[in-house]
Amino acid sequence: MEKYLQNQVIEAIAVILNRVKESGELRLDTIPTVVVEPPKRPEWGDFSSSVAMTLASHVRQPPLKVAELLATGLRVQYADVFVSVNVAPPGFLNLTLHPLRWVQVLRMIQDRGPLYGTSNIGKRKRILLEFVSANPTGPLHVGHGRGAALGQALARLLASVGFMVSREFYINDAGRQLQLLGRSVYARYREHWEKPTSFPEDGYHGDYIKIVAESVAKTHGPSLLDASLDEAETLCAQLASQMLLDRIKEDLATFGVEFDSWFSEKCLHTAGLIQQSLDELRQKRLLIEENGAWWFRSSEFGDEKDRVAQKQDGSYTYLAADIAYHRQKLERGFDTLINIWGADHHGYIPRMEATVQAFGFAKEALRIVLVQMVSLRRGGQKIEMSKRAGEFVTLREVIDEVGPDAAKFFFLMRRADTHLDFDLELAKQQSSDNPVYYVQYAHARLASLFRVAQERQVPLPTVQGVDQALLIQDEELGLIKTLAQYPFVVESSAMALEPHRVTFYLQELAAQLHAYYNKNRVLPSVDPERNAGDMGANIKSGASENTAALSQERIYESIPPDLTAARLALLRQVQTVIGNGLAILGISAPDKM
RNA sequence: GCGCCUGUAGCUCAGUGGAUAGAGCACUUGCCUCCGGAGCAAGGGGCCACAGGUUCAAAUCCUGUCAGGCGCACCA
Repeated sequence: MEKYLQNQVIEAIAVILNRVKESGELRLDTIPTVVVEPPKRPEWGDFSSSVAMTLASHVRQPPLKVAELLATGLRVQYADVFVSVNVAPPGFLNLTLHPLRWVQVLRMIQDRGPLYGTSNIGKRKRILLEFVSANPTGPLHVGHGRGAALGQALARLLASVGFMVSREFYINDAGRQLQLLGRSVYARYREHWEKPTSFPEDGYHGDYIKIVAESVAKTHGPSLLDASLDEAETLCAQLASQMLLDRIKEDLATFGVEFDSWFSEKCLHTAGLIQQSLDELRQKRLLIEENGAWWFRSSEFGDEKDRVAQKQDGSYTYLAADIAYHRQKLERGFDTLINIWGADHHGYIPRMEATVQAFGFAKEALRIVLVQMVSLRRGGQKIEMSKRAGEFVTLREVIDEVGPDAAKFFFLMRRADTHLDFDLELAKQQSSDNPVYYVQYAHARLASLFRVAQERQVPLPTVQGVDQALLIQDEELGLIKTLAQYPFVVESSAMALEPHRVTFYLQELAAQLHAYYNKNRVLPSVDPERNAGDMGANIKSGASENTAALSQERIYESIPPDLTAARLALLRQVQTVIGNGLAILGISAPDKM
């Protein structure tokens, strides 16, 4: 595969570094990793490197001198690559490529299409990405939505840089919460049959519990009233959790979030995996008895204190199940486990890191992404939610109101570890205020351009088939440079587990596209007289003040066929990249809106 | 009390140790006889919470202080 321009530049610098090392001009033990990036200001060149400054102290020479040494080498050996190699204080190496080099980028996008931006830096290592994992005790709320959007984007990101990603939903279908669900539903069930009942103090209060209870009443009639309390509640818990899980699956499907596996906590118990895991820890003396309870010695691995895994009464804590679950995940052969958790679970991290290490894996085998809370707003007004009273805005309601695309985009607009203000009013708006439409519109606008081109029988050329000189004028070059950055955005975004970088990139690219498109006509005018292109050629309305005749009526730019061809070829690649980026976020790239 | 996250423009937020800190919204002023105006151009707005330190170089790393959020169970 052809190398990215940026990497070609890095290699060139490395070659020169190697040469000055061999020649003894710089006393280097090893060649350092060369960092090259586009500078903040375009006038500084296409790429900048700070390598001379990081090197300066090692070789005991002033940075400017080191930079100058490298610059000289680059000028001589890579005269065909760079138009200019400059040194700027305090020691920056500023490089400008020969403009024609940039055409490579367009060719690569054209060749790779939807694969542009993918790579194999993940080396097919296996990742288990666990996210959402909501208790089947109620519908998904907005917070789960953020986790879901983040998870699916992360899965695509990691897959696109060459990891083998498996997406898993851990179902908490055992334990106290489920018991509470059963009791809550059974209480409502009794109310349905007008039997005396007291609603559990810490039970689930949401209206959906009544709906579930009604449904149980319908399918089972009054038969549960005769059963023992324990039996009835267990059955209610089972029926309710199944119904609620189905509902969760439905909501996720509507949201466009898929999983490869659904892992049931219950099966950890029934398969004896918890017992097994604890036995193994006991053997390693990492599980010890004290005051009748069994303690996991997580403090051995940096947790602030040890934690109970098996209670005095012999029952397991939630931690025990999680220990077994994580051991089981590691034993399935994954190289890395990634968990997406709500930020309120952060205190739990040291425990799980200890677990991973207790079973002989590196601490780094587990990466946890914390997701901060979402506050919903409606036109600036905060929507209060109370879990206690069962009043919270569900993910379903949000999707129904703003649509899955806008919801995903908004969830992915912010870094995961900052609070998110989600304005429903804004997300719903179909205007430039709404960043989702802004990006999607860029894609649709280009699709429309190509539709019209086809209607008018303007041929759609390949990058190779157009006059390259027309592709590399300032404005075009600006777009191309942004397109060239895309693979690096994907890569850094994936490695940092931060999909929001892609979101920002897309807004930037869309803005650049809109600006370009607004300024530059692509297709020739339909009116042949307008396109005659005599003296009025290339003069636009704004520049016509000095000519009385021209100020009266707008003069249209005439577009020669080769310019149309070049611009079409360029814009096709822009459309591809916008499409690829949206695909990673799991957002549709419409041809019409 | 201890721990984690966050303090950047009026608001919501970007900003992989690098050069003169950015975007959107809001506000002001302009731009459609043509490829989608769901668009574009221009303008004002900053002690990067504060104080020290590390470094050739700090919004970014370290320490402390202050402010906000969230956790600190033999709950899940």
